[in-house]
Parts: sequence; C-alpha cells; structure tokens
Amino acid sequence: MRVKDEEKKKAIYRSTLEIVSNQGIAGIKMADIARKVELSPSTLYIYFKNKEELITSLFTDIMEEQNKTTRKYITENQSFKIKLKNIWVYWLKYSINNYNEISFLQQVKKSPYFDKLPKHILEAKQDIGHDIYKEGKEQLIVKDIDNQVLSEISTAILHKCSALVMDKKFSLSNKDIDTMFSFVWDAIKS
Amino acid sequence: MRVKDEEKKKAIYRSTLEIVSNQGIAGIKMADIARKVELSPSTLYIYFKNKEELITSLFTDIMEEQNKTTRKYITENQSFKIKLKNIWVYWLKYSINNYNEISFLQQVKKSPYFDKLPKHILEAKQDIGHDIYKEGKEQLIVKDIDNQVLSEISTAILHKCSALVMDKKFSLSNKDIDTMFSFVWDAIKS
Amino acid sequence: MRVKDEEKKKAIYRSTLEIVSNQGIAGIKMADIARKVELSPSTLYIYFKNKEELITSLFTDIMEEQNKTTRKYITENQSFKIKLKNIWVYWLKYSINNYNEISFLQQVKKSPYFDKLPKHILEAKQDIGHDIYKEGKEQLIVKDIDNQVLSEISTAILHKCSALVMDKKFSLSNKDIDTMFSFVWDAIKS
Amino acid sequence: MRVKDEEKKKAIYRSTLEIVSNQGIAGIKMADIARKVELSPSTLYIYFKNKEELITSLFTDIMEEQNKTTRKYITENQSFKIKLKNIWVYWLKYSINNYNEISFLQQVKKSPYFDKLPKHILEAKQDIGHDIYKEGKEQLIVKDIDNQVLSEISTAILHKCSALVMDKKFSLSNKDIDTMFSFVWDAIKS
DNA sequence: CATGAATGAGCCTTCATTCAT
DNA sequence: TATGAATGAAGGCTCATTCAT
Repeated sequence: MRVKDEEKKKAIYRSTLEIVSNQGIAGIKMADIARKVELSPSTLYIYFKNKEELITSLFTDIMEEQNKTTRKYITENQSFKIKLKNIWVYWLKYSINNYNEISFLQQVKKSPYFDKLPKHILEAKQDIGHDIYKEGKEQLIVKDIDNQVLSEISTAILHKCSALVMDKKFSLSNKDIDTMFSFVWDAIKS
Repeated sequence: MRVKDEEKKKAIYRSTLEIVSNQGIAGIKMADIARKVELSPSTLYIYFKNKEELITSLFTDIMEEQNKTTRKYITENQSFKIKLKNIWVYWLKYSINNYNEISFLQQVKKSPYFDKLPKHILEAKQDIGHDIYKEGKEQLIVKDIDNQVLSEISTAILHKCSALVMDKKFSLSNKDIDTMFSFVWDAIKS
Repeated sequence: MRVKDEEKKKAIYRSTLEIVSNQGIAGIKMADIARKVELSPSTLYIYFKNKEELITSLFTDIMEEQNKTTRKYITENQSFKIKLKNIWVYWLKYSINNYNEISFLQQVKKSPYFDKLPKHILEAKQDIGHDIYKEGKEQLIVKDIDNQVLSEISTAILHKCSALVMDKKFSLSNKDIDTMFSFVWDAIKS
Repeated sequence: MRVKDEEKKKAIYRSTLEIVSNQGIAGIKMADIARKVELSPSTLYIYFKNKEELITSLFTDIMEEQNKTTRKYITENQSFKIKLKNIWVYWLKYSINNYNEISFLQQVKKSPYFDKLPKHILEAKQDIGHDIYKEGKEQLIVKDIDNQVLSEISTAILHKCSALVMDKKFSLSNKDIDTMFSFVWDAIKS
C-alpha cells in the first residue's frame, strides 16, 4: 500500500500549503487540514507523528526538491548572463506556480517552528547561491560583493516579482520577463 | 507603578513588538506580553479591548507614524536621485533600528489579523510610493514602469539590505551604503 | 464510557436541570455540569456549541415536549370541567415530578438567555392556553375574560400548589387534589 | 454627612433593582450598577462591603419595609372581606408600582444568595399571612385550609395579576380590580 | 468621600492529541 | 487504515475587589 500512502501524504501537504498560504501559519489547525483532505483529524496522526513533524517535514521536502532542481541549471554550458537568466526565470515561474510553497517556507522561517528545522537543509540552499555567482565574479561581470549577498538580493527581487505577476502588475510575456530580469541584472552587474 | 496612560500603552506596544519579532505572530500570548511589561494579563484589557485590537491598533500606529515621516522627505528640494537616496537611506536606517516594527508589520500582513486592518492605512502607504517615483518618471530618469512596482521592488531590496546589515554582511559606512543603494538605483534607473 | 450520542445529550440535560434547580441559573458553570455527567468540560462542546446553545436547546426541548403532551388532553371527549381538571392535575403531577424542568424554565425566562430563545416556542405555549379555555368560554362556564389571562392565573396557582405539595402542605390524595383544583376552578368559573 | 450617605445608598439600591428586574440576577455586575448611579465601581465598596452584602441588605430592607406596612391594614376595623380586599389591592398596586422590588425578591430567592439571607426576615413574612386569615377562618368565611396555604395562593394570584396589569391585560379601573380580586376571593372563600 | 489603576481568581472555550473500535 | 469520542492543557477574557492617591 505504499502508493496510496504517499498520495494521501501529498494531499495532506497540499492542503497544509493552501491553508498556510491563505490564513498564515498563525491560523493553522489540524482540524482544518483534515477537513480539506476529507479525513478525520485523528487520521492525520497516522501519517505524521504530530503537527510539528507535519510542518517540518513538509518544509524539508520542499527545500530538497528545490535544491535538486536548481543544481541542474548551474551545470549548463552557456554564457553566465544567459545561465543566470535561465535560473532566475525558472525560479520566477516556479515561485508563481508554487506560490503556496514559497509562502509556506517564508512563514515557517518566521515562526516558532523555525527552531525545529533540520539545520543542514538551510545550509544547502546557501551553497547553491554561492556556486551560481562564483562564475560571474570570476569573469568580473558582477559587482565584487559577497556571493551570498548577491544571491539574497536577487532572491528578494524574485519574490517580489512573482508577487507582482500574481497581482497582474506583470505578465509572463517575454517583454515583461525581460523587464523583471533587468531589475536583477542591473542591480548586480558591475 | 502608577504612571501615565500613554506611557504604559507604549510599553505594551514595545513588548508586543519584541515578542512578535522573536517568536512570530503565531506564538503571541497576552500573558507573555503582560509579563514583559510587568503587568497582570487582565490589566492589558484596560488599555485594549482585546488581543485583536491591540494588534491592529499597533499596526495602524506604526504605519501612520511611518507615512508621516516619509512624506516630509518627498517635499525636499533636491535632485531626484539625491532625494530618493535620502528617503531610501532613511528607511534603511529606520528598518535596522526598528527591526521589530518592520518584522511586526510583515507578520501581521500574513496573518488572520490582516482582514481586520483598516483599509485606508494600507492605501495611504501605496499613495506615498506613487508620489515618490512620479518625479523621477517625469524626468525620464527611471524605467517607465508602474510607480507601485518601482516602489515595491525598492522596498524589497531595502528589507533585504537591512537584514544583511543586521547579519553584518554590510556596515553603515558610506561605502557600503553606496553599494546598497546602487542595487536599487541600478535596478530602477532607465 | 462509549455510549450513544442521544443518551449522553440527555445526561447533560439532566445534570444541567439539577444544577439550575439547586443553585439557580446565576451559578451555572460548564465545569459543574461536566463533573456531574462525569465528562470533561471540553467534551460538552462536542454536544453543544457553547453554553448558550446548551441552555436554549434544553429550554426548547422541554417546551416542545410539554406542548405536545398537553395538546393530547385538549382533544379528549369529556365535559369541559373534567377535561380541565385532567389537564390541570396532569400538570400538577408533572410539575411535582419534574420540578427541575419547571424551575429551569422559569429561571431562563428571567435571565439574559431569554433574548436568545426561539420566539415560536413561546408563542406555541400561549396558543395552547388559548385553545383550552375556548370551549369553556363558549359554554359560558368560565368568566368572560381573555383566555390568556385565565391560562396564566391557573398556571400561577398550579405552580404554587406544586410547591405546596413539595412542602408537604398538601398530599396527592384525591381530597387534596380536589381542594387544590377548587382554587383554580372557583377562581375562573363564572 | 448622614443625609448624603443615605441618598446615595438609595440610588445604588434603585439601580440594582432596575438591573436585576431587566436582566435577571444572573447578569448583575458591580460595574453596571456603578455606571447607572454614575459612580465608580470602587465607590460602591464604600457603601457596601461587597456584592453579597449589597444584595442581601437590599433584600432585607425591602422585606422589612413591606412587612411594616402590611401590619397597618390588619388592624383596621372592617368586615373581613373588605379588609382582605383592601390589603390585597394595596399589595396589587404596590406590586405594580414596585415591580422591580417584587422581581428582585423572587430572583434572589432562587439564587445562590438565598443561603446568605438572614433567616428571621423570611419568617416574619409568614406570620403576617397567618394573622390575616385567622379572622376569616374564625368566621367560617374562607376554606378551612392552613393559613399559610391561603396566603401563598393569594400571593401567587397577586403576582400574576400585577404582571397582567403591566402587560396591559388589565387596567386599574374599579371593574378590573374587582375582576382580579374575584380570582382570589372565589379561590379561597368557602 | 471618590476614583483610576491594577489584579487574582476563575470561567469559557479551543485545539492538539490519544484511544478504543 | 480510519475514525468518533474524549480529554488535558492552555489561552483569552471578565469581574469582584483592593489600594494608593
């Protein structure tokens, strides 16, 4: 019955994401999640030891999935700007299509659950940011600033842009994508 | 402890900000606030009808104070870039010195309390953003993009920069401030 | 203790009646009710949304039950006096055997819960009183006075009599019942 | 300052009566009483040791006042029926004009405060009922039933009649008063 | 005499979690 | 695996009462 298991787990994850995204992590209740998955609250405890585990393991899963995908783009064989744009646009689209995930991650980071998160998963993310900009820095294309700083600035802009797209301030036309990427590129290029 | 109303209200505000900033709005308890102000929980209810009112009125107060100050900078008589930098740097410093306030505002916006907030206060904020960039747009100095978009992009960078300063990735030296402002200026200038 | 819903609901009702009857509705506490049914206070909230709903739905249930029974007597095929006596004696006995119910109803009527009661249930009671005396009025046996007035006077005497029986001032012997009913009959007959 | 004292005490009494009459004794709050007298809650504690004392001493005062007045009527020199009618009508009018008092007494009797009442004041009332009917019994005019019973039956009818008057089912015209008294007289006369 | 400020005790209610079925 | 029933722990809030002024 592994299949069924996994699917129901995904369903629980999905409901959790929706609720957190809509009502904030402050207002999350096991009963609400259960209702959305059409399960009894007590059934949730078959899949997760408790609320904390549900949240932290969902957090971990999302992060791992994200890190795995990004790594693929880094190894591409193209000019730095193109590569960065590809990564960034991939991430932009991901952020839009997975707004709930992004929103969930941010909220958990600012909640009491943060302390319960496995440390390693947060560090992996940073390493990736580092790797991306190393190449640009070596080619003197980007500002001579700490990689992590560049990474975080560009992520900040990314999140805002995805929010703007969802707000209909931008579309995903090539023109708008260029505009949005220009915010990042102009900000960091030397 | 028999001081004036207003002072005690401020003290309650201060404690609330600290707690929300540290533990997130999810974990806020009237008893915790009370303990921090060295009052009994029931005393809080003399100053605020209930938890919701405490939070929403704190939110409103902060926003009003912020809006008021920003408006002052807009009316300065200087070149657009200088003026923008002044505002931005003011905000950067404000964000650093009032990290709790910033953090509180962001959390409330993603919480069930959001729906209880007075609409006008949120709109006032947008109007200000709009006014700031109007001048730059007229002088063709900044990208021809919706003012609100420019405003939000620059705010996103601002928040990230203040976090970086607090993380010791940047100092408040003129050089670092210039670097940080360059993220914004380069991102939005045409 | 894993019994049926309805039975537990009845048990909660019963405890509520006893407590209100003994300590008055002023002193009713969810915890007291729970203790009496041997449940945890939180369990009460599975059966009733809150204290108000517990009280108003108990009120409604009792009233409906009472109204239903009384209606049966009205349709009997006998002389008016006999019928009235039957009803009255039924009610007298009911009031004695269900002192808690009667006491509860009276108390709720004089409490803040009164405003939360469904109107129709109170009106139904009045309609019944009206119907009882219609026949006697048509036969010119009772005083030519508003039916509701007759009904209320006789109810007032009823409540007092039941109290007197419980105080051992009267028994339920035929002689005493005749005496008590004479208070009513003499008061209203023309 | 005896005068001022006494008047304010009366004012507190008056407000208490109104509130209990309107909202029931279940919903009585020191703060409500204070607001009505336009005093601070803490000031109430200058006049009464606590809530319990406020209520019990109000109860006692009313009862004493009532008992004193009724005694006057008993010594009148007239036929029993006339005398009884005088007393009864006096009481009817009193009940109407002092509905709050009557209502208060009834509610206190069915509340946790009952146990705190001074016993003697409750007994005094019973003696008076006894004295009234003694004469009627001696003259064989009323049913040969325990005096207290007669007294309570007639009081029950009285309360109901006063409620009916307040409900506009009866006026205080001579005709209506005769009708109402007939309920009592017919009920108890032999 | 009057009161604003403060509080402790206590109640209602919610919710994560357990357990018997 | 699934759940209805039950609960303990905890939090929000009220209110009688005290106390310093």
